[in-house]
Amino acid sequence: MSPDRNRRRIPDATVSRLPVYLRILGEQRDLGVDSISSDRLAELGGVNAAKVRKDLSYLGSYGTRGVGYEVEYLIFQIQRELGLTHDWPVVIVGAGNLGQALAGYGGFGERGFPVAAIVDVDTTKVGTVLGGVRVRGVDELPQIVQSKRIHIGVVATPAVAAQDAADRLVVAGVTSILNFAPIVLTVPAGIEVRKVDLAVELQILSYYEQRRTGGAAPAAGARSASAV
Amino acid sequence: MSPDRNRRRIPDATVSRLPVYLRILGEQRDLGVDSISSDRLAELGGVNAAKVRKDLSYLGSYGTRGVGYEVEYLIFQIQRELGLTHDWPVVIVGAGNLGQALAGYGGFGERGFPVAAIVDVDTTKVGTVLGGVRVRGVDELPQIVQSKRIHIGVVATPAVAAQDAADRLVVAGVTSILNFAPIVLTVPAGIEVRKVDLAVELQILSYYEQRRTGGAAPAAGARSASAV
DNA sequence: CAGGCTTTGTGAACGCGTGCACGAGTGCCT
DNA sequence: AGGCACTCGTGCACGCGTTCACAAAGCCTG
Repeated sequence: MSPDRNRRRIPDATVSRLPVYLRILGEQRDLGVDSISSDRLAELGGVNAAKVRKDLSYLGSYGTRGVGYEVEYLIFQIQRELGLTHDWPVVIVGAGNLGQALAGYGGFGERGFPVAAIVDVDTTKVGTVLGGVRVRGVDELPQIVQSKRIHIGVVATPAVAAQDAADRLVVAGVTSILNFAPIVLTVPAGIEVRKVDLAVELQILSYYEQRRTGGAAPAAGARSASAV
Repeated sequence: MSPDRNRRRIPDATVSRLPVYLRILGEQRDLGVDSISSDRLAELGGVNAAKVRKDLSYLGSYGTRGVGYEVEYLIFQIQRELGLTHDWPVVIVGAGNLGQALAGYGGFGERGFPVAAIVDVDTTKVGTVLGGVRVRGVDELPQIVQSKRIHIGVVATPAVAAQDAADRLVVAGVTSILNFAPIVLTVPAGIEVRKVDLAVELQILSYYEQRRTGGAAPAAGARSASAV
């Protein structure tokens, strides 16, 4: 199923950093900066300068030796590579707490991912308006996806409903899914899934925290010395 | 003093998978399963069986050859390793859209991370109640963190306020931060930070989506064919 | 216009994580 | 009791990503 990797393949690790560079570049542009070095970009992005240069080199040689990178031009190149030269409307499945927050969160639209629709199985929620978008029934999903040419779906349902939501998205024609439900989704080959699990992040922090304190309970007291 | 509480160091990649195993094991226990093989666990977790065994081997030899792992016991061991044998109360900074959703999202408390408090700089929000927790002023942060022995803070503010929020958390005594704001936080050494950037996840999906379709626009028109 | 300064782009070494393959231990069945 | 089927634990090789180090390339100054 892997037709020859189109043109230059960009390593996954790099792909996940490009959005970070992009944001920083946008901020710098807004501050009036029109040229930036890999050193500075690395500093702002919290990474290594060599990594920045290598990452950017996958896009092509867009820097100028002795000077740095032209901010405006680099922004364009990263956007082009990430496919952000146009908007990607998304559909959110699940109008619960999280779905509402995502719909109301302006960050999506600002960054090129306008919330084109929200659907929910709960008919009592249908018709209500969240973040300027009316909630529609889950049955309308295929029609919504088709008519608005949506490629990306967001699963914001409870865990038990997530697989069903994903199945419906796939059937409707969505090919990329961002999953907030704490389960592993099963999807056909060719469908890209990314997962954001809030509790997992906290559990990872817990591990390092627990390691630091030697496993003593925080609330239960019993910590001997100072916490630092 | 034993600052070097090192014992076995567990690779970061493994640490980030342990919560996934933990969740699956919990589900299986609830289904009445009391023994599970690495193969089955791998299948449910969407990973390789060898990886499961290697991951679990960092905790110790808790499996039984020819049989598998005892679910209940393994749950206990993972919880112990992750420091989940007790609750970790968290404080959320920012009572905006995202902060509200996080407070209302039951998943935190269920998984051992009860929202002990929410604070906001906006005094008009102080006093309102979100998810059963009253919003308090950001000035009260040090007192809240101390009295409730909070180690973990969640930054759910807009980007411009995030660094300030993080600074306040650190001053108040928090040592781990989960950051939802789309910026790179600068914190003193020894403070653990994890970042969740929703837009970045979508941008990564955009990349793979764009590659798949060859860069064709979904809603808007066609791009010029001059790639490279 | 030459020489020095700066910064990119990249070859190469290194380290970590992954996946294979297999020995070792365990339980079951005959 | 002995053999067989099963599954864990892990040594090892491989590949990807990170980092270093330096040559190439552009700018600036005198």
